[in-house]
Amino acid sequence: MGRQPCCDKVGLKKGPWTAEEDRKLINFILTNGQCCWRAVPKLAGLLRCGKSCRLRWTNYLRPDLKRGLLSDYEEKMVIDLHSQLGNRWSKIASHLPGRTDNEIKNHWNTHIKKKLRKMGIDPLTHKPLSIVEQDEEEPIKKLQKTFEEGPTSNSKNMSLCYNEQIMAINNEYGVEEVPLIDPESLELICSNSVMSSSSTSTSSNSSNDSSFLKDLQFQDFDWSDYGNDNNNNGVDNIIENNMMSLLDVDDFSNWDLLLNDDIPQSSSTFRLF
DNA sequence: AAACAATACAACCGCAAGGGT
DNA sequence: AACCCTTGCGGTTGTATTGTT
Repeated sequence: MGRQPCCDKVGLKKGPWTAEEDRKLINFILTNGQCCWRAVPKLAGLLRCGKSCRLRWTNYLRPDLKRGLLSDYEEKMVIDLHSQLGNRWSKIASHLPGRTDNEIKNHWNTHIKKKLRKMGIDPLTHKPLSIVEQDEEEPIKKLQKTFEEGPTSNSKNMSLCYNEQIMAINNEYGVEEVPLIDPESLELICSNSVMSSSSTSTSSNSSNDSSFLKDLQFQDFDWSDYGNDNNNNGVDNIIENNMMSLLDVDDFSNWDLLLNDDIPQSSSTFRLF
C-alpha cells in the first residue's frame, strides 16, 4: 500500500512561481487568512498543490519576512545556535525574526560553512579543524601502514589502486576541502569564543545552559494563532482576530510592487509587532 | 561574445509528528 | 487503538544568475 500523495499531481504546475500566481495567493490569504492549505489552491484559482502554496507563503510572501543577506549579527547568531541545536533549522529560525528555516539552511550551506572552514572551524562539530583533521588522517595512515608492511597476496592490486583509495578517503572526508589552519585566525576564534562565553555565561559546546539562548531571544512576531485553527470557525476567527496582524503592516509598497508584476527584491519594509 | 563552471537560493520531496475521529 | 489528514521539518534538487576562461 503506497503512501497517499499530498495532492493530486496531475495537471499541477511545478517550478518557479509567477507574479500572477503570487498575486492570487496573496489576495486569497489577505481575504481569507490561512486555513487548510489543501483547499487553498482550488479556492485561490491556482494550479499548485497546497504544500507548494504553503511553502511559497511561509518562505517568500509572508509580510514579516526580511529579505536580503543575513547581517553579521544574524550570522553569528546562526553559528552559535547551530553549535547548540545542530541542523534544527526551524528552531534556529525561531530566534531570528523575519528569517525562515529554508533561508537560514541555504545561507548556512552556501556561506557560513565555507566561512567556518576558512576560519579553521569544522562546521559540523564547531571544533577547530586540526582536531578533526587528526581523526580524518587515521584511515590514510592505516592505509599507508598496510602498504609499508610489505607485499601480501593482493599487494599488487593494492599498489595499483593506492592513489584511488587515498582519493576515495579524501573524498569521503572532504580533506581536500579542508584548508590548513591559520594560527592567527584560530587564536582570534578562540579569544572570541572566550569573550562570548564570558559575556553570556556559556560555551560553544552543547551545554544545557539556556541563558545564552535567553539572551538571544528576540521579541517574537506571533503568528502562532494565525491559521492554526483548522475547524470551521477558523477562517472567521483568523479574519477577526489575526488578520489585523497583516493589516497593521505599515508599508504595502512591496506588495504593491508585487501586485504590479514586480517582485520585491530589497529588504523588508514591514514592521514587526 | 560564447561556452562553461560555480554559486545562490527557491522549490520540491519524503518522512514524521500531532490532532481529530 | 487505528486510521486519516494536515502541517512542519530537514535534506536534496533544479534553475537562474554570476564569474571565469
